[in-house]
Amino acid sequence: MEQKNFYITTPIYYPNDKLHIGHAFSTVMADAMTRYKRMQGFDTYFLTGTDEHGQKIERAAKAAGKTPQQHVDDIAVSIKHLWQRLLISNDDFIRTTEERHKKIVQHLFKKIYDQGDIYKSEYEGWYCTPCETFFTERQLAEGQVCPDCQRPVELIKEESYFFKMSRYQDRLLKHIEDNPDFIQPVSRRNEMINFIRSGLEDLCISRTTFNWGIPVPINEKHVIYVWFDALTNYISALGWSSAEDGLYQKYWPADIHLMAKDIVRFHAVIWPTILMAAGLPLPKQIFGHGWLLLDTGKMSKSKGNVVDPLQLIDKYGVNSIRYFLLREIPAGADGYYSESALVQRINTDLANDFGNLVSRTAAMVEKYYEGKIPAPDDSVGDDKDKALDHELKNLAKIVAEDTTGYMDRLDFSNALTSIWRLVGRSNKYIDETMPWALAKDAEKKARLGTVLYNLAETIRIVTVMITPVMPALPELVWQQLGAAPQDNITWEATLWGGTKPGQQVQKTEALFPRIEWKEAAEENETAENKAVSPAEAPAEVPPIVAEQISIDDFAKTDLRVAEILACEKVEKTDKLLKLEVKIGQETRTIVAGLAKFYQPQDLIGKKVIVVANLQPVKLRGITSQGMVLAASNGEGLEVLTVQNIPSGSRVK
RNA sequence: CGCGGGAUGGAGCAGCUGGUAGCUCGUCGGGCUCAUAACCCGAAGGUCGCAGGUUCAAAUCCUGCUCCCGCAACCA
Repeated sequence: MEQKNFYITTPIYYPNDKLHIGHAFSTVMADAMTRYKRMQGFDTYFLTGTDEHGQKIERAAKAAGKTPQQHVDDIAVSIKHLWQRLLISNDDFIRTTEERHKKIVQHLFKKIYDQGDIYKSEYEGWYCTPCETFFTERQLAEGQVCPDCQRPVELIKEESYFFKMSRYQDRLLKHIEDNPDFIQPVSRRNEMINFIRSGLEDLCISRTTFNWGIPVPINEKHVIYVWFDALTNYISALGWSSAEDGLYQKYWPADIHLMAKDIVRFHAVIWPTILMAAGLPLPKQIFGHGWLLLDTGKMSKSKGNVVDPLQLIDKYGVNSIRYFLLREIPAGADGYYSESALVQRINTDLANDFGNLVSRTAAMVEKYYEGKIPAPDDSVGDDKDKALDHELKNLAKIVAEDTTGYMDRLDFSNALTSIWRLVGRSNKYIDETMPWALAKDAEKKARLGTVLYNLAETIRIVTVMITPVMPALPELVWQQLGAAPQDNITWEATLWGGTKPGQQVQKTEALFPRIEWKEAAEENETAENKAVSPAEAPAEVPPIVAEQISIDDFAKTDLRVAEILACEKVEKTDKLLKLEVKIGQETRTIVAGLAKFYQPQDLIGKKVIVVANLQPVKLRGITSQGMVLAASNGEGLEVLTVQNIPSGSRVK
């Protein structure tokens, strides 16, 4: 039989911030999928890694007093460690600072350049001089300032290389339309079609303002910028275009690029067009899963609500964490994390339903059969007994089929729900057959044996099916059931009849002990969250820029007190307010992004500080002649005001 | 009128090719004793966002409205 291959990837993670449970989710999902495919006999290849270039890394390293390479080396170690703790079975871990990757990125660049899809032009962007960084308009922080250092930015031009992405717009659209499974789930697919229809622009793929990147092969002044570098990992790890391209030949195109929904766009637009330009086959599927949201909102460092996966593993165990992640997040949608939800899941599903099922079954085998699993005898028992047995076996079969279907679609949540139908049925089966009653009647001994065998067998099947999700579980269950440890459990083992009579059962401690967790603990948790609330989280305050400026530099900024005469919302925008302000005798119009924080009437009559000599800019067709100063921390925003000083006064 | 998704018992969700509203958790009552105060059974609890319309019949189709959430736009 022909060997079937399966290649799956996670995004490569940016090692600037600590990874949180959201990243863990992506990786665990890919791991479970890989393990499942492996059990089905696929020859699998599972890739993850880190994206280690860029300005932020360069700067973070500097702040830590290390070279960028030392910095990313250290972080890569910690990420690999996290994946080990999560039992991630990746085949390779690609780092974009590795020589093997750099060479291939350069080769790809050159290839596309030679072929005419890369050209040199000028990139226009917002530049923060102290940070030496370009930003797109969208990246800027509230109030037109640098998102990193909160200083004003200026619009300048830089020489850059561009990739002719626009040229592939129609081809890409056609590919997406012809291949319904290319982008999954459908909601993401529709979003992408929509986005592409609105028109693709060429993509800026080089920078001259920093050095921590892969040099452009034809121009050493430039380094290759973000996505072109990062996305290439999916083929560089396979050795594409190198002397050793065996993996590439075998596994490309990838079966699934798995990622969270926020970066689907880059994978569904940039990556395929790059591949088209290079004349390479496109991946078979881009799958954008939902986010793991916190009760308090989206996970973010500035909210101080990031959940550390390592702590959770220490506290609850890796099996439980993996189970929770894959059970709680529905197929395409977002899921919610809270410690109480986690504990509830562990207690009800794992401890009460499954753990307890194993426990009570093992106890009965020990008690009634000296620990040896009895041989079944289906000829014994009345019609009712036979109907019960048939229902149980039949459900085991149906559940295995359903589960297979769900797993194939990466729908772990429904796969696990389906498996738990069998767990539930088994618990009910015990009540219906009442083994303890059978045990009191010597004539019913054979029937008792059949019942216990059936229970051991459903436990075995359930265990096989949850192996991809909880890889460390089988060992523990086999130990209790007295089955020999197995390295290579196959999916075929979900068929009825694998348990061997005579196996020596050993009831040990509970597989999943119940966790005591009271409401009081919940209060503690919130208190803990409060302890790292934004105001007090020192890590969140951007570093003060080292470069000093002279008093003359500062004097260039003409800050004035301005009285707000009128204020209204700019239509069809979420954030813009149009202000009429009086600076001394002069009246001006200023457009400010304050609508999320202030109602128009709240501002009228206030005296605020404005930058009076800023170049005017058109926003939504309205010319804005200045900028209102405001303090913000990513969470809230407050406009600076004065009480008694008249409008027009200078501020310095 | 930028595009799309959603609004269903206390919570989270399914149902949406129209025909007595279902699942998980929680609550209450009962059963059982093999088991991790676990398991099994039963009950309470919903005018299916609002208003119209089509139909013998609408959570399910159509129209309008309100409110949420993504994407896009916007942030001087």
